Amino acid sequence: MPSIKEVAEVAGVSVGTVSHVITGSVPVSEELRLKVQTAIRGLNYHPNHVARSLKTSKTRTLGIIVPDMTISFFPQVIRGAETAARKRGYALIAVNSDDDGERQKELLQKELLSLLRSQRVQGILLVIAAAPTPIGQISRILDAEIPVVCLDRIPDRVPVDSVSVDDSEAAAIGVEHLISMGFRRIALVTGPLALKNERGRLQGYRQAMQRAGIPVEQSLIWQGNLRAADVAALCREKLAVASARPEAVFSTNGPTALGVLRAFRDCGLSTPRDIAFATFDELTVDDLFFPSVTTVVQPAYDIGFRAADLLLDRIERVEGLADTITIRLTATLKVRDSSQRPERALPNFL
Amino acid sequence: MPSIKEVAEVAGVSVGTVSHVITGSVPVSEELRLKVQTAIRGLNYHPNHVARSLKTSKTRTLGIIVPDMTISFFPQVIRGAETAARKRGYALIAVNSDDDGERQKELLQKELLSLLRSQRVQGILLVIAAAPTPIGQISRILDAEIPVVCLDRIPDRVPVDSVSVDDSEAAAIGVEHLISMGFRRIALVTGPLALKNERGRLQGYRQAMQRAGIPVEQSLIWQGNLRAADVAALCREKLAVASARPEAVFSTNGPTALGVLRAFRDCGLSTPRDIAFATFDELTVDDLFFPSVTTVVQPAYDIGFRAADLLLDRIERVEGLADTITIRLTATLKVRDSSQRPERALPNFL
DNA sequence: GTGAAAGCGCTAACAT
DNA sequence: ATGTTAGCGCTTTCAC
Repeated sequence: MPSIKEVAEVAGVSVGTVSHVITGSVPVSEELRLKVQTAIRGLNYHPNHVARSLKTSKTRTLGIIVPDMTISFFPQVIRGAETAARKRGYALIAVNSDDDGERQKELLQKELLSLLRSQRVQGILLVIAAAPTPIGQISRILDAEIPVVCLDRIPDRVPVDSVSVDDSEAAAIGVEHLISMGFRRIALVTGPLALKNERGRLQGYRQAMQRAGIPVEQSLIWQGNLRAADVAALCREKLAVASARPEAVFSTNGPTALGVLRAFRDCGLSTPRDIAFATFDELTVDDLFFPSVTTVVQPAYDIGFRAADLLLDRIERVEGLADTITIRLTATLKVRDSSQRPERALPNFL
Repeated sequence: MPSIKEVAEVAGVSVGTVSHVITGSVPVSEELRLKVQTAIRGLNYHPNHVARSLKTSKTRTLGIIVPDMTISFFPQVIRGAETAARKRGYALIAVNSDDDGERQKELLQKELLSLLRSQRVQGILLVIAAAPTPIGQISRILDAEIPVVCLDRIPDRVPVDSVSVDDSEAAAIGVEHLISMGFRRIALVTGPLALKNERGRLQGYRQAMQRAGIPVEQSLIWQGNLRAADVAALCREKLAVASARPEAVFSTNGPTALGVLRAFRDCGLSTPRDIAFATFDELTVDDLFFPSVTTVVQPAYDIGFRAADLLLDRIERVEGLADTITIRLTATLKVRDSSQRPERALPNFL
């Protein structure tokens, strides 16, 4: 690959001049600029970004760490971030933090951070792993003085920029929809309430119920975890007594939703004929359900876009930014079949 | 961020020695190595990959260009490629070639190539865009003497390494399944036969039918395109006459499948009660169908993994490789509801 | 086994 | 407006 030197030779100018026309930082006469541009095209010259980065100590590259980009939410986030980054002349390196079978999760996290550090990314978009010490991870990066924006999962007591959906509002949207469909005995199935997100969603449920004047029954709040099998077992138990059965169920995340649906099936319950259902978070391709499931969808692309934009503001030291910026976006309701009134249940396929 | 020089100072050795312990290319005494390692940890030093790349002109970075990573097939491919790359110490930059609304497709392609060239990626995994001149793109890269492996979509008359599914076999698997379910009048809905892949799948259909001794009726081969709406219109027309209606339909790609399913609905046909259905390629999250759709699934992760591995073989000049390597992987059948016998159609939901 | 030094390709400060 | 040059952080030859 040709270097700037060769371009200079071919154009009959100095390397400085070539650099000047490339960066545009210093004016160059029409005549020489033309010569240089011709030489560039003739040689099929592409500026060596590596050398430039070394010189300027600016790689114009961002990193994004997601648990698993085969989970449909994340590619959208990445795409949003990539678009925002490219708009401002930055590239994006995406890496998966979930174990691919070999490494310890903790170890892998460190490796990835180290990788991105070595690559000299100028900022990191981070979806913290559901690992033991997320706080440790983050403060380690913050220590390195490389800007970080957290998305989706927000660490509990670390002051860090973040972009995510408004959990409380999102859950409320879902529950309010169920209420508007005429259901009153609505059960909530949550993941571990140790997670901030989950607590937020629980709060949204409470608010929606209270706003509708429906008393919140503690017996209808079922705390599960993120493993579908466990949740299914929990729900089977709760659903066993027909008389105590809720009219509708709202679940606060994808894996939990799968557990609930499995329990419905195991109990011989059909949706929405026997029980209505809605959930926070889109389900994955691998689980094609019918009736289609009413879902509170996160604005994944926007989350990525806004996060990258904020990160770049930090990197480029945009003036007048608050110390810690927290962006909360609004989720959208996708009404599908599972939350319909029983009498409106589709009688046929497709 | 500390540099190798600071490490050397702290450790009381020369930068050369530090470099030697880092790369391991030159033996260093136990004593000094320990000192160096201590200094590295103490300073939280991370080797500057940018500088190393400049010196060695090896970035240990691969690029992958996919049309749109929010299409579920591609994240899996990328993940496979990332895993293979990381196993051999390489990083991966993924970029989307589909227009995000602003740029011309052709232009964007060039930009991306230019971007990756500037980043000095050592090899490119390429899913060619369904653009006018894929051949132009590729030969331009090949000219630059940077190794390329094509995946998924293989250009027609360019000698280039490639990894993809065996289209003919994949289609045959799907059609044979329908035959094994007892259907004989099986229609085929294809995308544009200008595409090599589509022609391969047509061939697979023919073979499967012939092997089963079923005469291929030209009137049951419906050539559509990649837009669901068009395909739906085509199929509505074909399905209008009940007497001429096939017992089953196989479609050769995702968008086409959506068109077919839409036509079924429009014609009041239920699957599998009125007509059986199977397709090549998994459908996306956004289209939650019931009955669930029998699908011939591509080994997406493996395609990515194998492609990256092959690319790295090229980059590292592994001996004894053929001039052009063509890897064809086998697809898998996922039998779901849409291809069942009518009498076995599920009578209830979920 | 260890260190000194050249140089990868570029930018930017400086000299002209 | 143009050219010259130091130096970004590292690897690697080559002395020692």
